Order: sequence, then C-alpha cells, then structure tokens
Amino acid sequence: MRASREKLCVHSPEYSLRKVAGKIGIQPSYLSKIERGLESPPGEGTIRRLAEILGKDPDVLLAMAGKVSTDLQAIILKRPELFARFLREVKDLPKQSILRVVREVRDGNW
Amino acid sequence: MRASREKLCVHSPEYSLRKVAGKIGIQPSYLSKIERGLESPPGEGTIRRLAEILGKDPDVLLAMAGKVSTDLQAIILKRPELFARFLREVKDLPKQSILRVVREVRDGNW
DNA sequence: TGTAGTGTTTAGTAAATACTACCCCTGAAA
DNA sequence: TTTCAGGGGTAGTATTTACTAAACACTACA
Repeated sequence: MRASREKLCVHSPEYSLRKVAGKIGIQPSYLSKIERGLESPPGEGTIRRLAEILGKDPDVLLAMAGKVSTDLQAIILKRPELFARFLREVKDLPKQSILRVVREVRDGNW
Repeated sequence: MRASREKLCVHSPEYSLRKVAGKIGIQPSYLSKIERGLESPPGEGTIRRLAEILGKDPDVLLAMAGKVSTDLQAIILKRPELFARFLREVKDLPKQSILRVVREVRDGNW
C-alpha cells in the first residue's frame, strides 16, 4: 500500500505522505504507521478515502485490512440464511463458474 | 430471542435464565439485559453458543445482532472483488432465483 | 544558515465492545 | 415461615478500535 502511494509520489508531489494524510483527514504520523504495518488498519471510511485517492478497489483494500464493506454486510444481514448458504456453497468454485452464474442471472437467461 | 428460551423453559427447567447463562458461560444478569435489549448484543462466540442451545440458526441470530459470521467474512476476504461483485449483482433477486443458482452450481450442471 | 519539506517517534485518549461481580426483591414450595 | 430459584439492578473493568498531538531527525535548496 505504501508502494502504491510512492509510485504516484514519484510523478507528483501531491502524493507525499503528508498530502495524502491531509486529503483523507488523518494525521501524517498515523498514515506512516499504517503504511509500515505498525498500527492496526484504519476504519472503513478512512480506507475508502485512501482507496479513492490511490485509485484502488475499496473492497480489495478493505479485505487487506480484514474488513468486509458494510454495504456487503447489509446485503447478507437482510437475508442471512439465504446468503450464508449461498456463500458456503459457491466458495470453492473457480472464478469462471461464478462469473458465469452472475452473468446468466443478471441477463435473465433463465 | 427471549421468547425462544421461554418457550423451551415451560417444558423444562433446564432453560431458565440462570441455567442457559451458565451453559453459555456468561453471567445471568448479562443474559437478562441482552434479552431485554438493554445491552448491546454479545460477541460472536456467545451468540453461537446461545444459538446451539436454543436450536436456532446461528447465522440468523448473528444477523439479529448485526453481525456477519467470521467464516462468511473469510470467504469474501479471500476473493473480495469476485464476491463483492457477486453479492451486489444478486442482492435484489428473488429467493427462488438465488436458490436455483445454488442448486445448478452445486450439481455441476454446467 | 535557515527554512521548507520529507517521513518517524512517543505518548496519550475517547468511545465502543464484551463482559464480571455482587446485591436485591419476589413468589412458590418445603 | 424460611428458603431458594427466578429475574432484575448497579457499578465497574479489561481490551480493542481508531485515532490525535507534539516533537524529532534528515535532506535539499537558496
């Protein structure tokens, strides 16, 4: 994650630790510790703002922090039996099968 | 949730507040407050033990507490892009469609 | 030589989470 | 009539989460 920021920083000083920390509304010292893994990862909001600035997928960044987005949690919480079963059944399937299912379902080819 | 326990309690004194609290390893006063909604819901472990004793689906009890089981979270965290997309695409589908997907996928009709 | 910018260190904190420990009152059975 | 199981009340606590604030050290450059 540090690497992402530093790559951007080479091209523009807008991505220095202090600038980025300022933009996402945290202290530079805190961001420094997060990047070096000395501090447990920040909250969801902070991770999302960071993802946006770095141009990363928020779900992936959240996953790196061991967190599941609250909107995904809300989806599961609305129908817990259904989605619990769903996830446990498809969890080991190859990506292709799952994507195919998503596509078929979404396009209504039933 | 209180109702579940009390229903069982009518038939057997094994389900009194004290007995149940003892079995799941918490103080009776704590269980009392949880049942009356005076206390924020307990941790996942406690909810799971309670679900087992009351014969309830742990995923449903966890959902009532606003929590998603850590094993489901782990499934998402392993492939966050895939499952995030998946959940957002199927979230509004009727139960029947989703169950059908589960069945098709599980039975390997592909 | 100073000053502007870089990342880092140290110390601390407010709020939430997940409880424990102990005491109280009531109503039915012994 | 006491005793004991039932539920309830009050207060406190350890741990975790998600940070802040202030000072420190290094580099470059003007």
